[in-house]
Amino acid sequence: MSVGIRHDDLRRRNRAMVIAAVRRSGQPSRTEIAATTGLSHSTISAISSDLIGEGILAESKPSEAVSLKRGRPQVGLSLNPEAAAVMTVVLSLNFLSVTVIDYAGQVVAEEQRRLDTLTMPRDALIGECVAIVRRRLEDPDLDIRSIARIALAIQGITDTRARAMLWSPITPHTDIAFADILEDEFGIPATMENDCNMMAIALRWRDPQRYRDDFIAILLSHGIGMGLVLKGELFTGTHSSGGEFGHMIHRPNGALCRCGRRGCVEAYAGNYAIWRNARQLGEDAEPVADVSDADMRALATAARERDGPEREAYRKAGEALGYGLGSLFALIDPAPVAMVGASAAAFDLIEPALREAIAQTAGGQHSKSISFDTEPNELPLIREGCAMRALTFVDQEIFAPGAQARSGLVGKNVA
Amino acid sequence: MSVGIRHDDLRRRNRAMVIAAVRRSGQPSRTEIAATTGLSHSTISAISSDLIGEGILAESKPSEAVSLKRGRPQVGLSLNPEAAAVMTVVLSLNFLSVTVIDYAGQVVAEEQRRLDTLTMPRDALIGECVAIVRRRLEDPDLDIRSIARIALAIQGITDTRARAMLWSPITPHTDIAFADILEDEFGIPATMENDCNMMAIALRWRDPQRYRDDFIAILLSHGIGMGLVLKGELFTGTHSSGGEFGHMIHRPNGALCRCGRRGCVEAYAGNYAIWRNARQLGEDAEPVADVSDADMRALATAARERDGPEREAYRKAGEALGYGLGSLFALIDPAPVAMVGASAAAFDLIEPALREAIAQTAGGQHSKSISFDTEPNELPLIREGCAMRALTFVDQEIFAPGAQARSGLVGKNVA
DNA sequence: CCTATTTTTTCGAGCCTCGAAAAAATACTG
DNA sequence: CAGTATTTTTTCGAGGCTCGAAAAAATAGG
Repeated sequence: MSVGIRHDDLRRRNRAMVIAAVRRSGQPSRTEIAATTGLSHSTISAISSDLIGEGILAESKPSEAVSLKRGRPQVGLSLNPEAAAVMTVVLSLNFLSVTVIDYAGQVVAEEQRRLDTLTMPRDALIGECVAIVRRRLEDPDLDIRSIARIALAIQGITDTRARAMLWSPITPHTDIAFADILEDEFGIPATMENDCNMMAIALRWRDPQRYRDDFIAILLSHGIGMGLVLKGELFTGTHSSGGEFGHMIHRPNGALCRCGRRGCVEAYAGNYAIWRNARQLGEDAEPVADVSDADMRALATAARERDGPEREAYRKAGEALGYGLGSLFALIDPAPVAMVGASAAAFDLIEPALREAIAQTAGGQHSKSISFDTEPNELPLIREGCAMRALTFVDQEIFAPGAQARSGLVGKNVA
Repeated sequence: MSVGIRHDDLRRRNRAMVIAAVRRSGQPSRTEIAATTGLSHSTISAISSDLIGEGILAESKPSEAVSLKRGRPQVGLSLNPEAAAVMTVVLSLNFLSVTVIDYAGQVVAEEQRRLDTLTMPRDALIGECVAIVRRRLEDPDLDIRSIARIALAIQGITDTRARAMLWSPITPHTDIAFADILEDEFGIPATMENDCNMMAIALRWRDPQRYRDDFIAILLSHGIGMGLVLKGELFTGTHSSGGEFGHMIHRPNGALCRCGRRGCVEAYAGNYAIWRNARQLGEDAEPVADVSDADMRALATAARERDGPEREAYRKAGEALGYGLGSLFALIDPAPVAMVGASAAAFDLIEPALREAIAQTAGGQHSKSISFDTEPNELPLIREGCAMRALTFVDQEIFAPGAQARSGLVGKNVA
């Protein structure tokens, strides 16, 4: 149900807005914040004075470039790095990675670890995650008072409430409530996010010009994942993390997918599918558990050298991705696409067939204008996304607290 | 950019909330409104007193059922029918329909007209629309002071700003800015909406229990359209009205679609496609311009009687819809579906293959629990949706006016 | 008629934002 | 180097809004 706006919500929201403005712009002056938020100078002055007093913001020296102007120089506001810290935990195939980030977004500690996620028992997997977090928390070098929030990311499906992993390709176990487990263990609020959603968030922070209101991040890896931002908001499914682009149907009753079904986009474009086609094993061949990056690089090299099954395999991948994107674009209209992950390095092999396929679809009306970026390294992106997600939680829920839970459909209405 | 909340926004929003509460609930008392909005009794009292004074709301007799209780009886608040009026204009194949609706949502006048939309010149089509609106506005019987808003709906693609029809199957002409044309002609704010989106809005008003936050309305007609509500909000494309479900790709390089491309869902499930398959004309046969409802009924009858090409045609339609829905559900998670339009009357022929297909997809994991409603008559639904859309515009922009244009991403943030 | 109960209104207090004016801090000018 | 112009930031009073508490209103039951 819709919920009214109470008087005390006002300050809370405007506080959050000021913090957000500082996080976005680096070192905005009070005047700049007033301009971007539309609030009066007096209000910004009062709020920022509060925030500085609470140790959330700090004044920094005016930027030299501006000091050429006449008049009282602007005073930059910046985030106080010591105001809080957050932790990111990224769990991917055979790899666990943790970072500690200060309030200004700088990495202050990290730890990484190889594990055999595919064969580990459930308890061991959970235990490793808890242990690595504990080691970081107990690190005496860490002068950060306390971690305010933990953001986990994992490949696979998470629930809408960001509490649990429901299913993941990196482990046979399902329904692990990582967020609850870490919260119970350490008493620190935690969320469990989908890796591709974090990629999308990171892209937006990295390049807000390009990745503004509507864009798509596609992970080309062993499987195919997607993070989608529409109208400035992360798009998630209604029950789960959503956006299972890799399991849209490319060809009914087509190639065997890792998910057990047939004809999914992933069954043509995932690493195992490219591998299977390049080795001419047939579309019914059981997907292999993992293909090493080196093997994939060799495949790409072979495909670039001669017109053989390798090249055809990449062509098929491009076709599947193109038709999938075409169907997606039919629903949401075209948007910039970032191709992330090891196979993005082979995007030159994928792109021609992809563009040809997309041009055959309703969404591909302006296929020439659709642009693709590539970013072969997904892990840093996922980490950054987790960090920003955790930090904005702190911004909103800890430093601008209030009846957050009440925020229903304020201002939203279907008709 | 994010925008702060100013002090005067507060009252405006809470006013809008009270009006919305009354529109939803029929005759809520002040106490009920206070409960649903979370605002204090004093605030609700002050706001409703204003609204009554302005003639927007009116007090109505307390409902008898409640008067058995002790204590001061509740006074119901209702919308004052004379506060304003709106007009709906629905343009469909060979048919133009206009209604006038009072502020409480009751139809007070209507007019309908057959036209040959497929062959009419551009100017004639626009002229007919302007003329029918003018006749209604000049009707001396109409004691409504003035029409506050016009909502148009048309089959096809409209732009995101709801100003123009970009493309429609009912006419060869494109890019007609109906909203601007009517605004210029009559000085009344107008919007141009997609018909399926209006269906979705109407379903939500008709049955808020069932069609609450996430659901899908699919128009089974000559073409295939979709209206999608996600997280309580109408989903629209980023550039156009969006949700071109009918042009998701079912089979790459498959049957010829009315849009000129190949393999779209519509090329299997639209009336012309069912007709083409039932007549065994082949998938490359040029789509016919129109199939009469009588012909479609005959086809359905034949399909129910014997296992022939007619039954197979419906089976193929079901398969295409099932795989399409499956791909859609992969992106957004399953949701209730309403099948609307003449062919919804033949949904018994479509459903088995649809369910079988959807079960093959990632989105169909819980395919048994996905439920379908059918509603053969789309026109009343589209009209209702237009009416509610226009009325809520009046609620928000005329009766709770303010710096509406400023509302940026208030409270929204990607991370 | 009086009391209990429930709804609605009234009233003062407390915040919040705003605009205008003042204060602060710098560059330019002669 | 003092005075002036310019720009940023703070201060201060005014006006508005919501809230809680108390009062008023309206009814049923005894």
